[in-house]
Amino acid sequence: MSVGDTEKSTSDRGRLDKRRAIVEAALRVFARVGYAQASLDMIAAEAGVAKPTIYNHLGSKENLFRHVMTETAARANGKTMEVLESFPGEADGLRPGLEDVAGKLVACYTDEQSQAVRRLLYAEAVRFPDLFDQVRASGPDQFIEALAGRLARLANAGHLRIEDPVRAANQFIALVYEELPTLSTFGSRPLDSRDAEKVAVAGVDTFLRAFGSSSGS
Amino acid sequence: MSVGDTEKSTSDRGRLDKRRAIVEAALRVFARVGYAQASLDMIAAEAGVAKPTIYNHLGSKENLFRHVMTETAARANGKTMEVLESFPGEADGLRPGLEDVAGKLVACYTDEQSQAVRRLLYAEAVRFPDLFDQVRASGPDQFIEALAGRLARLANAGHLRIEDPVRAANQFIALVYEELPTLSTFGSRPLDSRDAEKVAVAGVDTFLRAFGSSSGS
DNA sequence: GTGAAAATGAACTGGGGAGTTCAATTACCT
DNA sequence: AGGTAATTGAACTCCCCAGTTCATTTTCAC
Repeated sequence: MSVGDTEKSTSDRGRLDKRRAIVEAALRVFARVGYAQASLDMIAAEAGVAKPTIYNHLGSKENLFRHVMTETAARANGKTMEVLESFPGEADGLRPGLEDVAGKLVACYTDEQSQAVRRLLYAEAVRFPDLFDQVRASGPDQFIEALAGRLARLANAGHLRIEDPVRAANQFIALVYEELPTLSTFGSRPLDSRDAEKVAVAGVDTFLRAFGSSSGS
Repeated sequence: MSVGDTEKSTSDRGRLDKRRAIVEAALRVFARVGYAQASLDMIAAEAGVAKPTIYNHLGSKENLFRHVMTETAARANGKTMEVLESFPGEADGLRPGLEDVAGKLVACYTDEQSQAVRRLLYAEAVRFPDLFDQVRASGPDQFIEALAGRLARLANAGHLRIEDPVRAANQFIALVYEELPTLSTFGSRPLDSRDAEKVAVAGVDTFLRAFGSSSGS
């Protein structure tokens, strides 16, 4: 009725990309309060959208959650895979190359949206076990395979001493991520980026102590 | 009214250890369906107890959850700390000693109750951040310190080459647990114990490749 | 046995959220 | 400008659950 009451009363009505706004807002709300505590009214308010619009676009709360998780995970996974393009292929600058990759991987891992998705997936693994599997198969599993391939290439060229590339890949990420989850209370607490960097460098150091040939140290 | 209707209608009424039954049942129910989905009626039924009895003993759902988490975590943590008593102190049999410890740690980590608590803590880290901190401070943090002490002793005696014992301890458990969380879908799926054993042995192998002195390999 | 303490079940309250409906409004297309 | 489809807000229904109450029954101590 009145003029200056609300901030967006009669402005952005049309269809536009309400859908994207809904999905983004839903991720923020889910990340903030969790799946069960999130109400569709919250999400609607956060998206600047009416509640029925959500149902028009995405049907149900469960469906909305699935869309949010798979979409965001796919985006985060794409960024992680891109990191491998700068993976060192030669012994020349192997250590700094690995440190660079490790740093970028930590950055991907600690990305706000990435952490939010991971935390939500773990939190709701009981309610949505299939979703957990789906995201992992299209994300981490593929990434480990790709990383194992890169490591195997280095090993074949004599720059690393590796028998089982998949295991080495798993150990690489285990060392690089190390205690990141606990450091950040599993993503619910901000993380000092310098701490993360130190952890990554130390992880690469240990990895090279274990798998490096003479030229790499 | 009738005689054979229910199975425990007029049997175990007295006080006994209803409280323990409640806590144990609550852990099972929470682990099965999560905090939000768990209703006090479910827990009461699982414990073979009336709903008001739960309130008599533990007050509220939140309070019950906190008790269940801290008690179970303390028990699991105690078992984990016990493992360190068999930690090798001499270079003699260092590798098998570490493999033994690693195997026992994996067993503790993959213990059903331990996994359930961890999963619930992660899942509810948003709702109960203080609980997360409390359990971690009284558990993993202490354990890492103790493990670092053991490693430092071995390093001092010249059996390992370690500069930063706390970091080495973190990396040891990172290597030993490796991808256990994802292997078991974060505890919501049973885990093949032979797989776990292989991961532990491989972790020790990599650890010794990185930190072992000549005598230990 | 007897009486106090604890447990029971069943019913009730209050709150909150998912999902739906609908008439009125608004934006986009031609 | 006119028509169609999407959006909106608000109210509404239905269901579930936390927490409480109370009269009744059971257990244990003495």
